[in-house]
Parts: sequence; C-alpha cells; structure tokens
Amino acid sequence: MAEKQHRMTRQRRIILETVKGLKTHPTADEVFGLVRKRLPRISLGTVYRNLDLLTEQGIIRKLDTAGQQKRFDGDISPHYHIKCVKCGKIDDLYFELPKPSSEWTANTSFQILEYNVELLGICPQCQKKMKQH
Amino acid sequence: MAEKQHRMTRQRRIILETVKGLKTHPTADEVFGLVRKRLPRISLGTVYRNLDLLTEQGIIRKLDTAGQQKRFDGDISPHYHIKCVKCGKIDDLYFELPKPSSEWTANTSFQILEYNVELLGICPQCQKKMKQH
DNA sequence: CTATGTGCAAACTATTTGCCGTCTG
DNA sequence: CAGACGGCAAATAGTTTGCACATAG
Repeated sequence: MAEKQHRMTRQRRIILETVKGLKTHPTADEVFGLVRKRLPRISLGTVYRNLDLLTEQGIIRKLDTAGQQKRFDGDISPHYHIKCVKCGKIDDLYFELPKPSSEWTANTSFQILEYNVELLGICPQCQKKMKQH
Repeated sequence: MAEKQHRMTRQRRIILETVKGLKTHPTADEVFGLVRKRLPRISLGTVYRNLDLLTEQGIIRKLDTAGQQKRFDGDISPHYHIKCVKCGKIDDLYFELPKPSSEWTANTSFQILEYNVELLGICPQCQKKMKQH
C-alpha cells in the first residue's frame, strides 16, 4: 500500500509558513485571512484541506479543544493549552503531566491511548475589560 | 436584578427525565429522538433550549469534549470521561486528579478558573472490530 | 503526461433564532 | 392574564465536497 504522493504547491507552502510563523493559535479562517494577503485567489476550502493534510503528516497540530471552532498550532513540541472563556484566545503551557494511573481506569474496559488537559481561564485583556465595570 | 422565572413545562420535565434516566452521554439529537417517543410534536429547537437551560441551572452537565457534537450527562457528580477515538462513545471515570500545580501556569498571565481532563482510548466494541483484521 | 491539487459554489452538520400562538403559575 | 415557552422554519457558523480546470514532479 504505497502512500499517496503529496506535492508542495505554492498554496501548501504558504499555509505552512504562515502557521509556523505565528505564536498564536489561529482558526482556519484566520489562516485564510493571512494567506490571502499573499495569495488573493486562494479559497477557504484549500486552506481547510491543507491544514488537515499537514496535521495528518504531523507537521502542525490541530488542537483538541472544546468549542465549535478548531484551532491550529505550528508548535508540535509537547505542551498544553489554556483557553480564555471570554474570548477563546489560547496560551501555551509547558509542563509534564503524570502518567495515567491504573486506578483511574479501574472501572472501564476502554483501552487508554492518551490524555489531554485543557485549562480554562481569563486572558489579561478580558481581565482588564471586566475591571472597567 | 431578579432572576428569570422558569416554568416546569411538560417538555422540560420529560427532557430532564430522559437525560437523568440514561447511563450514556447523549447528543442533543439522541435526546430529541427519545423524547419524541413521548412527545411526538416536540421540536429540536426546544430540546436545545432546554438542554442549555438545565445545564445553566447545574441540573445536568454539558460535556466539554473535543469534537463537533456536544454531549450531555445526567450525572453531575465530579468525574471524568474517556472518549473512543473510533466511534466517539464515552465512558465514565471516577478518580481524583492532582490539583494543577503552580508550576503549570508559571509562564502565563491568564487567571486560572478550572481545568478539564479528557482521556482518549478505544472502546471494547471497537477493540473487537480491530482484531478481526 | 497524469494524478494530485485548486477555485468555486453548493452541500452538509450542528446549533441558534425570530415569530407568533400556547400554556404555566 | 402576563410573560415564559414551544413549534416551526429560516438563518447561521463552521466545515466538507463535487466538479472541471490547473500544475507539480
């Protein structure tokens, strides 16, 4: 079963450069907005297709956060995230999580693969906004 | 600022009974399907409105799991969830997680509110299916 | 050359909302 | 009997897909 050959098109390269060049965690349409400055005729569908492809290849990360809109991350080193409950903005957290203990899973017959922690909080900007009231 | 008065309508009561009566973690439209057996004219919009209202009141829980479709849980006691990566089914896990250590959040200026843990794994049925190949 | 990729628009999925008549408290 | 609520259908948000043409390798 040969893998499908992938081509490094202009669109794919610029999408990749854009995501890698950001310290934020953009949604698909934020990426679309930025990429469109360099490739005005690119379509949102292409952005979605490439973000998913790059994620499958492990070159970028698709964040498994709660909420309707997916976000992407050019930083694939192991780290976690905190999300602002007011505005949805995400910040990076670097720490090591304990291994899942066998006691956690004593009552399930699921086979454990991995686990993820998501912190929720309020970002500095939204903290400021709240003080004004 | 007086709270809005809420009425216990037939629809709301039956939606609540349905969610509380399940050991599974139904999506809005699974609830809709079940409730419709007792109230054939109920609309999906009503189900959504009531699930959200009951969640705000803390009577049921809206699961903050990754993925496109939200799931609800009639069990509001503190516990975590594991989700099958193949079929999306959810199982309950009861254990105590260590409190977030200050070291986790040393590098962020977000104000921490809470955190959520989601385990990923493979459910028994999907394990069986995989062995057949 | 040819299969992979793109642009475009339409389709789709999950959820929300406006309107207006109904029913609870 | 007033205001909360429900049914219905249309609207919205985010994402996916079919198709015909373009292009990387």
